[in-house]
Amino acid sequence: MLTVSTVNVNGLRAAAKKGFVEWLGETGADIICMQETRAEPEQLTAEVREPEGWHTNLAPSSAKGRSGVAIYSRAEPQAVRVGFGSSEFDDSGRYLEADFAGLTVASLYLPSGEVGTDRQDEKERFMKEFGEYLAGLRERATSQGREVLVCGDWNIAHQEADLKNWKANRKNAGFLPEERSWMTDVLNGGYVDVVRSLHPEGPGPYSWWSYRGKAFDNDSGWRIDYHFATPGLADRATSAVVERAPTYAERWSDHAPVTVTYAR
Amino acid sequence: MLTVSTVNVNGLRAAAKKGFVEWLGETGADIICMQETRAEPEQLTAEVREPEGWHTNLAPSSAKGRSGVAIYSRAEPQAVRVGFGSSEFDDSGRYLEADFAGLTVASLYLPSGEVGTDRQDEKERFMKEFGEYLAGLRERATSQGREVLVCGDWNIAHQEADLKNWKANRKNAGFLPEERSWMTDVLNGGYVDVVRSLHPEGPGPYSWWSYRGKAFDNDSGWRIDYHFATPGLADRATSAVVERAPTYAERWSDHAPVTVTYAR
DNA sequence: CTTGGTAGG
DNA sequence: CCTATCAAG
Repeated sequence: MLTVSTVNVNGLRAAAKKGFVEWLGETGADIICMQETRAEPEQLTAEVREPEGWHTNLAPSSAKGRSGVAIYSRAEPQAVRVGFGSSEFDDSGRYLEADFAGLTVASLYLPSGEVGTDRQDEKERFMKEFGEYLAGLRERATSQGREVLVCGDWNIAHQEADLKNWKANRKNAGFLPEERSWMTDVLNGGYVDVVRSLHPEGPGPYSWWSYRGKAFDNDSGWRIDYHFATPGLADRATSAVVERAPTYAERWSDHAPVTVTYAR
Repeated sequence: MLTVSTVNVNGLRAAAKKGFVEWLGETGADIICMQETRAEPEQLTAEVREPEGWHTNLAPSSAKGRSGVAIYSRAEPQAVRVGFGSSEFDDSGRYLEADFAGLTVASLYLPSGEVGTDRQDEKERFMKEFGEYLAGLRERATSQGREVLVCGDWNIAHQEADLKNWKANRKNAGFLPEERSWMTDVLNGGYVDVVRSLHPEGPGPYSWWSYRGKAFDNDSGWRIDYHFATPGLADRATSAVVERAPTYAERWSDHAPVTVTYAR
């Protein structure tokens, strides 16, 4: 059994003060993919930087306080790689890969974008480049008998069931037709949306609720945090849960951990 | 009887959330001079912007979130003037005057400075220009049978008794020889340091304690908030108190109100 | 250590 | 609404 969690922590330092440390102590996960750590390793306290029983690998952004991904694992990875071979994005704290026995796990933080801004252009450039990388990654892995699991915050809701208010969001970044069809292409290229595969019925489960307004209390969420796995691994998924906090006050991020257990 | 308080609120919005509103409701002051309001009037809630029973006059800085002075009074001022005729400083939220019957009250926020920086040069320019203004103000007022009271954060400790650790601060902004002698010149020009006059024995009473370290708990403070009054008014001062909060947690600013009662 | 602005989400 | 950086104090 292998349990993998992915969670956008929205600032690891802030999360640590609000309950992340307790969650880390109690989780049954073997591997945790984090996004938006928003910190240099040196800025973290020891209990977050080097928690007992964990191997930690962090890929901060070259822009201080922005983005940043990490992979924490109980077993030591055989290898770790930062970035996906992109001159534009490799130092932006958006992609980190770790190899374990027969399995490559990645932590992804796809740019969030906003229609009509430079950041949407950036998101599109990332999607194009990263989509090509994903295809190659799957091919190499498959030919080596290795499975691939790309976890993270993709900042795209794929289908209507993946966000509470899809009609109002058809022209908003995160649910644009071109973003959705890009994600369809990724899936058609040999990846499985593990949570949706185990829970074919929507709506949800959502993994992100805006801090604005009453989004959390109204469960006005989006499912933008995914496990995308090669089919051999996806077939071994036995359970998937979104660890939504019971109350607003108990949250330590605007995202909830998405946790999947895979049979060995 | 006329009671006048002066207090650097260190952000009126922050202070309002921490106890300023309660203090305003309980104070016996007739006039309050404030410094570092750090807000546009429109950014304030109604209970702070227009508290019942008060006439409020604010002089924000043209630089958002910086400086800003105000005068709140139970009686409506006969006239209010922003600035002291300085092209450099009049829109910087550092000086506001209000006329009452036979009395001009001013709220001053003198630049704070730091040795070896541009901001110390700015402080020195302000001191020079403002010192000349003060002399003229006193002359005009006296010739009209009017008293003057300049309250505020002068960002200078005058004498050794005016700060806890004067020896260590002889080369620091706020206790430099040139700043101290400038203040002596102001006093020799016809103003009285009212609190020191009522409390000739130091050390203290301090009116500011840094948020850094344990300054408040150790009473490692500075007396930099003053009532400078023309002699006729200073002679009528009957009591002076610094309203130091009982505990760190009860503070709503790093400064405490300096409150003086004047006989009629 | 604290405030408020600002960028980013 | 929340997390950061930054300038200022």
